[in-house]
Amino acid sequence: MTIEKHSKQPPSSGRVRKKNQSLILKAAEQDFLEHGFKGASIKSIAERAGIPRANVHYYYKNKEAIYADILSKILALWDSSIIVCDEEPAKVLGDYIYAKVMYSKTNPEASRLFASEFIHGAPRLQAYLKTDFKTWIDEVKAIIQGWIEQGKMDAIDPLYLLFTIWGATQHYADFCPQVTAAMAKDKLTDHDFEQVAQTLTQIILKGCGIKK
Amino acid sequence: MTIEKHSKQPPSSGRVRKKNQSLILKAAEQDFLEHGFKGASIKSIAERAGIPRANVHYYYKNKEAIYADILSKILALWDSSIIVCDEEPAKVLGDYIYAKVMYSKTNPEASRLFASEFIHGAPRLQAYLKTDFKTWIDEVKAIIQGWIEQGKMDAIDPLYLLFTIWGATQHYADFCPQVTAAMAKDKLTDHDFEQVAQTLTQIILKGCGIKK
DNA sequence: GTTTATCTTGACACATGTGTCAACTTGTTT
DNA sequence: AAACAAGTTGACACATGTGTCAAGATAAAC
Repeated sequence: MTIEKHSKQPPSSGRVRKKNQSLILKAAEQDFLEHGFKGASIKSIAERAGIPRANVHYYYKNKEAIYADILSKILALWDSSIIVCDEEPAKVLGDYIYAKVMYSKTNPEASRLFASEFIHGAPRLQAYLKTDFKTWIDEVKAIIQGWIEQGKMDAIDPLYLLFTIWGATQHYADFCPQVTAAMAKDKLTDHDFEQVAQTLTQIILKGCGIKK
Repeated sequence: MTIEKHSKQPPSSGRVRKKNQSLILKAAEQDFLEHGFKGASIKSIAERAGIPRANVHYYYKNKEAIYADILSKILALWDSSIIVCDEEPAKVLGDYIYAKVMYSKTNPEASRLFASEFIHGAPRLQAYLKTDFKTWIDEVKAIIQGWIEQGKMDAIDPLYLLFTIWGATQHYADFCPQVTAAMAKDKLTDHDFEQVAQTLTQIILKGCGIKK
């Protein structure tokens, strides 16, 4: 996916530009989160951002362009939380789970937007899934497979392990209203998230037969 | 939430009625799944169902009414997969995980619609979350707490355990495009789902210190 | 301080979606 | 087969959303 700017896109410059684009993106993220891609409207985004609709069109050709810009920023962030090898499984997976839980805490909007995209069929992520994502997956699969062959953990399909970690961690961002209802709280505290990370790490490491 | 029918709602009768409502609901579910609540339109639903728009309005007052009907049916199904006590933890949790995985396989649309509702803030589920859901949660929490006190499993917060099971199982329905991309398949087979259930059960039971 | 690029905005033409109604057709009941 | 209930439909009035443009305001560069 390419980041499409308005056709009259200037070479560089911009301070006003930067400020306004940031206003638009923040407003748009909210609108996409509340109403989904199709349900969001430039009208509503402009109102949230506090600028006239025609001005939004000056910076972004259309809704697709705004969405692409937001999505590409989320993908960049997502990719950066990579498993590093050369360490023991307990350390690597523990760190990864911790990072994922903290991502749910710090970037719930990004997590939910990402989830929304998949739920609605991921029409805008096909390219990503077949390139960067697939490469990443294959690398990680090989690392985990290596651990199994070295007897460092039980024979568990690496993909199922990854899906379990993703599902369990993202749940706290994506299903937030359900989680808070179950816990009878308005909002999870920092301490809650630490507990989540610790509990999940415990279940998964022990469940995979990984010794600390 | 109440199921609102058209104001001229007849006492009973209906064969034509049943057939058409079913057509509308099926078409609407697809449209809601693709575009979210706000993004779906009665126009598009009518076209999918192959009937004129005015006819949809004859059966349902508006989009809200259609959505409420669909959601209430999903909630009824959801509630029915309940943990039964008086059994050993390994059996109860194993069965529950299996049921949840099979639900993701058999009713992916329902799972995704439910997820979509939470992601967009669950505006239409507040009542449910505070009543039926909360009651169910508190019962299950007590059962698991009991197991911990009897030394049948490790001391793990029952809620975190439930969230882990939900997140891990629903992931296969909600993030289907991501899962199939990672597995380099078009679609998961029955055998894949059996494997998922088995692996997940293994990880979670062992991870919670539950003996078979 | 004038010029030039950047930004702002109301207004217009068009597209999509909504809810209702009255006239009509089809089922159902007796 | 007559009578009434249920279902069907095109058309209308209205609401919301889109993309573009031309004229004017503001900022940047010289």
